[in-house]
Amino acid sequence: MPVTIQDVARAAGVSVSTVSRALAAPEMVREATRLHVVETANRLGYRPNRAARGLITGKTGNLGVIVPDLSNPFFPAILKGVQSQARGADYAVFLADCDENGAEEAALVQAMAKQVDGVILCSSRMSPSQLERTIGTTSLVLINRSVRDQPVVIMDVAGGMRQAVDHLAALGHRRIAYLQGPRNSWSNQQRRRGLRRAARRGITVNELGPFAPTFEGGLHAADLALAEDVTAIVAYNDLMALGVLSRLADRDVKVPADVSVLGFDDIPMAGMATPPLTTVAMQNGRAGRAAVDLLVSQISGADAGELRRELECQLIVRASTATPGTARSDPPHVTAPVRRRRDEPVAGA
Amino acid sequence: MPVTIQDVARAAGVSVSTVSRALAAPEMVREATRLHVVETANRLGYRPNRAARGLITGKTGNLGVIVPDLSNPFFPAILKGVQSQARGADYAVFLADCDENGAEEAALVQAMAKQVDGVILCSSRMSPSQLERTIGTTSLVLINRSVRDQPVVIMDVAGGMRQAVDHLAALGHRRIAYLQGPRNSWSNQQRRRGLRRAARRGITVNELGPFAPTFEGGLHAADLALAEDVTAIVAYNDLMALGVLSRLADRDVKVPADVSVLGFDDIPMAGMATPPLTTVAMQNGRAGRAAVDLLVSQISGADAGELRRELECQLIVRASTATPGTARSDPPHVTAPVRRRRDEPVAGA
DNA sequence: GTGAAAGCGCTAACAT
DNA sequence: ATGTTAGCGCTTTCAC
Repeated sequence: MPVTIQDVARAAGVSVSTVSRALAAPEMVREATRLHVVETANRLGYRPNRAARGLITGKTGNLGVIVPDLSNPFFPAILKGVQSQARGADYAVFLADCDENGAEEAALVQAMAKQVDGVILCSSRMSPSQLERTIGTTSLVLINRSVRDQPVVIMDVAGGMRQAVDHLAALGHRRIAYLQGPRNSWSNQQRRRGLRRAARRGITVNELGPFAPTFEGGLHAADLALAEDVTAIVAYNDLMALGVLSRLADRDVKVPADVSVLGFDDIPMAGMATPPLTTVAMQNGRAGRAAVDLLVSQISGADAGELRRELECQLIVRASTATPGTARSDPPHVTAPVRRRRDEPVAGA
Repeated sequence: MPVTIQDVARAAGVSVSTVSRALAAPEMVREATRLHVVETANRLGYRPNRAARGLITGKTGNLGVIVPDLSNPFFPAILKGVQSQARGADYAVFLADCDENGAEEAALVQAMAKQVDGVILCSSRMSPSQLERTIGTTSLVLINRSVRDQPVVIMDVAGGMRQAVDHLAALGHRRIAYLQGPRNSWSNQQRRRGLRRAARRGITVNELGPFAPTFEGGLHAADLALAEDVTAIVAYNDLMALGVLSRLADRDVKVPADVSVLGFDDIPMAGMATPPLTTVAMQNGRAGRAAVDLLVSQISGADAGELRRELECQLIVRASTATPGTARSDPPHVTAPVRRRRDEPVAGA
């Protein structure tokens, strides 16, 4: 039923090799022949079978992407970038969701390996040893995780945190709480250290958690943060930050008048939250595209090629954030309403 | 470099066919042989090349999914369902994003066709004729769109709208605005008609739009809705509804005291918006899984099999919705503050 | 410049 | 129950 190269050859009155060449190596056939073949192919609606081609060339023309969880709004943006860049490079993409499971992720790479030329791992959940074992199975590019001499696309978390601290410092904040995500997560370590190092003279960072990196985690974390003597809260990610905002609203704490809240990741819709959130935004779409670039160059370009692409983070201070507070002229020292709800002694402060 | 079936055969001291059988047809080889072969295969880390297998069997073991736009939070939930169900059935999945472009979508199906056993089209953007032409290329299952005798997974929009109207009627609402999405969208027609038909005696529906099915579209639509004499707004989707809520908040219109807002789709995070949104939720995860079921049965099961799976919608009335208003005892007739901002005559009311 | 033939990794007759 | 052979659709020597 499907049109094969044989069909085209027969219809065009040439051999299969000529058809193959006409389509793949234009300069190896006479122009007239090429035209005739191409015309015939189009007329019959011929589409080469890439699987068969891959069998002999060793290249499938496919890419694989594995994400920890599609319901995490963080990943679709990366996928979108991967998609568009892959299409541009004439690659099709396999997608898999490993359900936050490192072992499953490793298994998926194995399962994909034969059908793809390389795999992009987003925020890999593999343990270092699993990852080590997986490297070598196929070409690999990591997003949001750095390892050995493997090609990686990472975000300049340190830079982002520096921007965040500068921003908060300019608003007069001196004590910041960091709400941790999953303790052993590579991203959490990155962000935690980034923030700690960005803290300047006169600014202290209080690390709380770990918490679940979810809206609910934020709800929970907010109460603990309120118990601390801070005027700013930096959450592991935007999802948590939204939870924090929600809880703060319930407890009648004004944002940013009483407390500034910062998120990380810039998930879609974060800007729709009220009151608005300040976010250290990662460029997920660009990350996806960059990963495809690295992968493609690794696949084709011998052994050279870039190994590490670092994307800068952007501090997004949403419009109305500035409005309600009088932050600039009147730095938020309004810790009273925050602590008011806790009747514990001021110990530790 | 990769381990082939030849390698296993050699290592196990049997022929390739025996290896093939030992792995695929356990009952066709002696148990001892089978064990030996399987053990050898595992030891060498052999993984069959599915592309090569597909070349001869005609089955690839792959599924394709095409979505209009990955950045639309509506689709990842479907993808997640597809993923998990596909994995269970031992299928790998190709993903493509057609950027809301029907022609591109059709082209993607063609491009995938040879590498997959079937394709799932989510909210297809193809024109009827494009769709007609695409059918037959490969096995197809549609989600959120109904056509000919093609297998489809659809939502019981009519039922959902009935629930919505019942809900609003119980709260005392009599005049409802429907904010349309893209005019020619199949979903928009569905929802519009569903709502119109659900409207009972004494309840009128005011159709506005079309609007962009986005947060921004909602911002815009809200102002137009406020100019109408309605107490409830049903938006084409949750994204628009969030935009409406945001605009209403800016204009100091209280929800749901002054106006009730309903969305459709139940995108993740919709519940995090303040004030809370009432949503007619579609079961996207289940839809994805159902689509895989239909596709698999269509691929394997000759020509029989279910053709149409209809999933019920759920009305999600979020907890705090009830709190602020005194809706039950005091139906919202507070149209004054809504209209107050427009100084046009009451004409048309 | 073009055709004939070999073979990629695998399965499915067909032998034994 | 197992081995041998042909061939899936394609690219790529190798002849001509």
